Amino acid sequence: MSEKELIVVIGPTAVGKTDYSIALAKKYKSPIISCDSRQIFKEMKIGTAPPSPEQLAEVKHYFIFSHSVTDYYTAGKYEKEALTLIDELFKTHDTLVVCGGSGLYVDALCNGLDDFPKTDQKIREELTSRLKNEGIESLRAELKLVDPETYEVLDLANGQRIVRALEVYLMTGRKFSSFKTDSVKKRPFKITKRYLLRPREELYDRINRRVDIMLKEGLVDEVKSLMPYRDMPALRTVGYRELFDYFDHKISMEEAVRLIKRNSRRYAKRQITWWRNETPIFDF
RNA sequence: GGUGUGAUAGCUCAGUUGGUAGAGCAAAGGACUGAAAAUCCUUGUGUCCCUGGUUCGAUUCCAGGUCGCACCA
Repeated sequence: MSEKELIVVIGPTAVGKTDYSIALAKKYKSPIISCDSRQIFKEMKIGTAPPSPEQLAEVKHYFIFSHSVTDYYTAGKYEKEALTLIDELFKTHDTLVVCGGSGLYVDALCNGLDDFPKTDQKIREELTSRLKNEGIESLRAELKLVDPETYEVLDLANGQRIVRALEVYLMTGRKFSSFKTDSVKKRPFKITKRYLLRPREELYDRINRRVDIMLKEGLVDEVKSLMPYRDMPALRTVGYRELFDYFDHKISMEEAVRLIKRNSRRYAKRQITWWRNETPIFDF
């Protein structure tokens, strides 16, 4: 029996992962398992730069348009669902292609998350409103009291992290730190990463041009249709929030477009930081 | 051609009564365990147009040059 291999294509937004993955999938007669926290939503078809209808017809894709923005999707759910799918697909394939843009999701799939409890939306909402009303210092003090270990290592300027740590404690009565193991879960298949990268200037140019294309394809209408769901985590996304601000008359269309381009560039930069220890492939 | 005005960070500009300079925007680096396209932290990047002069010291003052802009011919 030959060893099963998962080829994980990673790289910043607009680098060209989609085209590369499709070529790879054809070569190995594999479907594509998407690992992207936003292309997963069926209501977001333009602003997330998913594969085109033609590409979707060419190669079977999983986790593209498979969930709804009305759901609270998470990295933990993805790890579980993707592993189940992969186990099933390896029964008929030796090589599978993953196309990943979300660093945390890629890590969840490849290395596994520790067994933290999944989020309780009610507790999260309470903590988030406390953060807003009482200020970060109040939550910080509480964390120091209930979980000094986490308090020592956490980024205490990051409200979202403090909320999460407290949320875990409130849900389980156990410290956030007690769930962390730093261990990597062993997967029953070989994992090979392909980190696609381009010179910064070229990448930024592709990002800027792609935003213009999205606008021509009807991004503004798409965002307008999603106004009812704007408070869902799925819609806290580059390309959508800026246009919500435009619809609120907070900024002009020109400014919204400028910010979408800038924020996409910054997103790409964060992805590059996430993968900075990977070996990049420039020639692909 | 003449007169005036400008030339400082990638861009737009401020400033230095002479002691090698700082805002905004853009950008760079980093963190990351169920919100992750999220969230958070750090950083000023410079032949102050060129060449002389004055001066202990010139990006700043003076002269000439170059380029831009405006007006007059």
